Amino acid sequence: MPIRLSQLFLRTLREDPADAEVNSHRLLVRAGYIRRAAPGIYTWLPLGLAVKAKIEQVVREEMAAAGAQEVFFPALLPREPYEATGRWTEYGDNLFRLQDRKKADYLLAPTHEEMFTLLVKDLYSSYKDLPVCLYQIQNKYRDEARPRAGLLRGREFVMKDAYSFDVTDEGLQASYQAQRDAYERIFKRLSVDYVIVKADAGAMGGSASEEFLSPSPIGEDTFVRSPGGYAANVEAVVTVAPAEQDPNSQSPAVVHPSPNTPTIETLVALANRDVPRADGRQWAAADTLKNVVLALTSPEGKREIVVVGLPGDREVDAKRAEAAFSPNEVEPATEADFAANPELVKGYIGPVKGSTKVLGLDGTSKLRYLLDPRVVNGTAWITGANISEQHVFDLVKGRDFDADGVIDIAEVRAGDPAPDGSGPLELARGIEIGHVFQLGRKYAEALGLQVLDENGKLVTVTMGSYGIGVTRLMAVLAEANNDEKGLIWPESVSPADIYVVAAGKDDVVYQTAEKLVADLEAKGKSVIFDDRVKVSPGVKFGDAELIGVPNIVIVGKGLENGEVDLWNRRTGERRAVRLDSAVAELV
RNA sequence: CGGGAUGUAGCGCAAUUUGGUAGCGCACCUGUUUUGGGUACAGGGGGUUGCAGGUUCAAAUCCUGUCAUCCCGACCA
Repeated sequence: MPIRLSQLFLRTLREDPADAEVNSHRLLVRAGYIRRAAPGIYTWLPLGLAVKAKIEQVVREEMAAAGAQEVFFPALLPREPYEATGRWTEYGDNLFRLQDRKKADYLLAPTHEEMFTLLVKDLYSSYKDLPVCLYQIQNKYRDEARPRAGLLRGREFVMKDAYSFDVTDEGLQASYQAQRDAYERIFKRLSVDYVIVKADAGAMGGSASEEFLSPSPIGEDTFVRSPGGYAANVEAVVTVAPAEQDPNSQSPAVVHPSPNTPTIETLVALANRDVPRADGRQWAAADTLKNVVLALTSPEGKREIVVVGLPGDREVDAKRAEAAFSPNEVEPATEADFAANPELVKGYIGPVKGSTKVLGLDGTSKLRYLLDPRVVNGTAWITGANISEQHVFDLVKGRDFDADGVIDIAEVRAGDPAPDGSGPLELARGIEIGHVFQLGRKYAEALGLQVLDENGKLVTVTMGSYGIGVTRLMAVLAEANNDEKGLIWPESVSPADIYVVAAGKDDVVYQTAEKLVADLEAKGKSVIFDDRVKVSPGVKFGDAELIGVPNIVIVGKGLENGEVDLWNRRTGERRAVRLDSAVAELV
C-alpha cells in the first residue's frame, strides 16, 4: 500500500526550528521525520522510521553475508557484569543508572561487550564452536555531557554492535577483516563517503583499531590524510622523528641569564637580542624545548605529575594526551602541584645538564620525564635551567640530557610529514560512523570466557567488537544530501522509491495518479502518494522537495497531452513522458 | 564543569528599555475562492508569559531565587 499524504501522520514546518543548527537536524525536524523528546532524545515519526528501517536492512543483509547472526539484548541491564569489568565505575557520569523497587542497581546499556561475552560463555565451551560472530541493532544510552546536532550525538541512539569470538589471534584477524569488508560494502551501498583511519585503542584496551569517518565540516573528529593514502585519526597519528645526529658535533651547552622570559615568545626575543647565532639565522620557537607539566589521574584516583618536553612551537593536544595516557585523566598541573614539587621552576623548567634523565637542579627529582619524538639524539635546544630567569643554550639530547621515554602528544599540523613518507599531511574533519576493533582477551579474561582447545586445555577466547551508528548514519546521510529546499535521499535509504504528486483538481488527475501508483506498486516499487485534495500545487511541490524522495512523478496538467512529468529531485530536471511509458521508465 | 544566549499559543517571533492586564505570521477550524510553485478574502478556536517568592493599586515587563533549553569550550567505546 502506498503512503498517502492525506492519511500520513505528518506535519511539515515552513520555518526552521529555533534549536536546530545543522542542516540534518533542521531538515529532519522540518520534514517530519523526527521530533525532539528531550535533549539528545528523539521520537521517530513514520517517515523517520522508514529511513531507519532501510539503513538497518542494508546492515542486516551485509552482516548475514559476513556470517554474523542477529541476537537482541535488553537495554536495561543489571550492574554486576559491568562491575566485573570495572566499567560501572569507569563510565562515570556517562552511564544512565537506575534502581529497581528493591534498590538493586541497573543501567541503560551504553554498549554490550559484557553481555555478549557472557552469552557466549553461557552457551559455548569448546573450540569447535568457534569462531562465532554475533550482532544486534539496538538502542544505546549514554548520558553525554553535551548532546548536539540532533541525531548526530544523542543520548539515546541506535547502534549495530557486533562481536567476534575466536580461539586464535589469526582467527581474530580473519573475523576483523570480514567485518571490515562488510562495513565497506554497507557504506558503499548507502552511498556514504567514508575514510578508514587508524584509531587509538584508547580505554577499550586491545590492539588494532580503525574508524570509519565520513568527511564533514561539522564532524567532531579530526583526521589526517597523506598523498600516499595514509589516514589516521589525529589522536593516533604517529610523528615522524628526524634523523639522529652526532651529539658531540654540537656546541657546548651554556647557561645565559634570561630575565622576564616566562613564555616561549619572550624567550625567543631575548635569544635573538642577546645570543646571536653563529650561522646568522634567527632563533625561532622551534629551537626551544618547552617542558609542560601534566597531572595524570588514574581510574583509582592516584595522581602523578609528569613532565613532557616538546619543541616550543608545538602545543600539547588534549585529545592526543588523553589517548596516550589512557586510562588516566590528563589535566595541566595546578599551582598546588607546583608547590608540591619545588624542583619545577615555573617558566624555567628543563632537563638538567649532565643528568641522565631526572629533572631539577639537584638531579634528584623522581618525576617522569617524557620527550616528543622530534627530540632525538644530537638535537640542540634552548631550554630552562631550572633556575628562575636562566636558560640553557645548546643543551643536546643524548649528550646533556635524556628522558624516561617518548610520548607523542604534540598537536598535529597540516604539512607535517606523513608516516608513510609520501608527503605532507592534510587535516580534515569527519563524523565517526563505524569502528572496528580487535579487543583481544580483555573482556574474556575479566568475565572468564574460556573454551577447551583440541588438547582439552582451557584457553581464553579473543574478541573483536564492531560498531555502526545507525541513527548517526541517518544524520550523516541527511547532512550530505540536501539543498536549500530540503532533503535529497540516496535511493538506497529513501523512505519510498517514488513520490507521486497529484497536482490539479479534476477527478481524472486523481484517478490517473491512483492507477499509476497501483501500477508502480505492482512492479514492486514503494510509493509516497500526495493525494491531498484542496492543497495547492505549490504546497505539494514544496513538501515533495522537503521530504526528499529522489524520484518524483507529477500527474497534472500534462494529462491533457497524455503525459506526466518525471522530476529528478537531485538535479531538478523535469521531463514529460507518455503516461503509458511512465511505469516502464520508473522501474 | 567554564563562557555566552534564550525561555511569551503546536512552530517562528513581537510587546520587557519606559509596569496598565498579551499581539503578529505560519499551522489548526468554518465558509467562499484558487489549482503547475507555499492563492485570496471573511469569520473562529487556542496562553495560569518556564517555575516559586517579592515589590506595586496594577507585573510578560522591576527584584530575588530556581529550573530548563540552545550554542562555544572541556568531556565523549
